[in-house]
Amino acid sequence: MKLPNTVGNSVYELLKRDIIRGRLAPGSKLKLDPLKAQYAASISTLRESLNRLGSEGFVRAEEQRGFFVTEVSPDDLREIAHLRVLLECDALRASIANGDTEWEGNLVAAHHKLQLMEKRLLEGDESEKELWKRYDWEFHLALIQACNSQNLLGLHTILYEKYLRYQMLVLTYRGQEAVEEHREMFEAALARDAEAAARHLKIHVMCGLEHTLAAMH
Amino acid sequence: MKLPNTVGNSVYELLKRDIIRGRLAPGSKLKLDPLKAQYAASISTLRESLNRLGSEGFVRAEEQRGFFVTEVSPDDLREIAHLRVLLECDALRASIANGDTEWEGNLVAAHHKLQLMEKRLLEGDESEKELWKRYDWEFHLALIQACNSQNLLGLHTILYEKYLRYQMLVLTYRGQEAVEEHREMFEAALARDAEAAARHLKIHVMCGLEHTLAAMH
DNA sequence: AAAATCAATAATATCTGATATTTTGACATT
DNA sequence: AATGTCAAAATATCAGATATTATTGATTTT
Repeated sequence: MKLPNTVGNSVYELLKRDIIRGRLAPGSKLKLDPLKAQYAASISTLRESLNRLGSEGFVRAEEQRGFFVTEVSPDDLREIAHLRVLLECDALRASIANGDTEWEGNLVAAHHKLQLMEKRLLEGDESEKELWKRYDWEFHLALIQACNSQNLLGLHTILYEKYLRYQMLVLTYRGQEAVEEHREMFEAALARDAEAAARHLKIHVMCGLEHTLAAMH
Repeated sequence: MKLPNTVGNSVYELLKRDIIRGRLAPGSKLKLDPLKAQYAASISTLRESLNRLGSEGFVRAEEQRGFFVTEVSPDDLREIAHLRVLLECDALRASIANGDTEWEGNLVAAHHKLQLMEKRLLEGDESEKELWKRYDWEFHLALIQACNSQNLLGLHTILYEKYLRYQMLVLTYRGQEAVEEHREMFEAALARDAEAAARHLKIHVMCGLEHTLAAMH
């Protein structure tokens, strides 16, 4: 969880963050000289980070033509949502099967924080959307944390981030519905009802997908 | 399908190949100076490739301590096999639902080539194991090619390669059983029986897993 | 002898600057 | 409008320099 000690790591994190937040627009060219100034790193270091992001699909590297922010499209979003459901439901089932008291504790805490934040958002306080997204992530992560597969958690993280980028791009969110989906997942998970939890998770992601697709017009 | 035009790409391909084939042993240190000589590339270019491989999980990058070939373990192999089943079965179902005549044609061709090669292997001609593995890959790819998700195909490729590394490390394979599993998948796919095809695929991967785990002793 | 200390060595992370090659964009020609 | 030409811009790659961090081996301490 602590990465940005080295210059390369922090440039990587910053670039990824700027892509996800939409500060670097989909499709835009990532010219090395300007980036060098923007991110205060040498070309070599920048290229290392861009190569990492290329492997993960946030950046597209085109032979001899440099780097571009990966484009967005409704189809790509559908693919990502579908994969997220596939992986996250599987991880959720495993997590519910394996989770111990520690897992339950973290889950209760994560849901509590998220739910408090959602209450404030519904009351109109949009000042902390950044924090809200972090709590959303921590809740979803807490749900699947006990799945016992580093490989699965790693893939899921990237999919979550890609999905998140689309949400950030349309800048609109769903409010009450999503709050209740979170609660239903939470309760089903605590009750160790894996099928119900997975069902609610699927609904949660799919409704988010429709909402985002609609906002993309 | 044609990548190694630039030095960086071909170093990346070579390194990955050497890791998968076990020529670079799991856990071994990837010192930059020796690599520089071995792969005839500058340190900057090498580091770019190593960063890509790090993102994909073939290499582990440790802060301030350089790069290492990712370790292997039975648990890691189990995770990878499980994920491969999850993704490849999903892709197979979608592919069977979407596949057109073109898809069928490629599938028939791929299975034919694989099956010819397997016959020769069973007769004791082990001279072309390299080619056999390519045909195996092309067959599995042909099965899921029509799944209509670049994201899914991309993730699957990496999982297949990781799984392959374990098979190469134990250097022993299954023969007749695997041949029949391939045939059953093939026939079910052509008959558009998605459930049967997925079932056989799952068996295929899981039996391969047990076989490899046993050989790891 | 085991553990701790510390200097010498090795290796990494990073940056700068140089070169060859390729792409891009402007301009001219057809 | 399509094509061809050419200079400017950008990328890919490399070598070499520096600062920082790790590793190793010798020396001292317990």
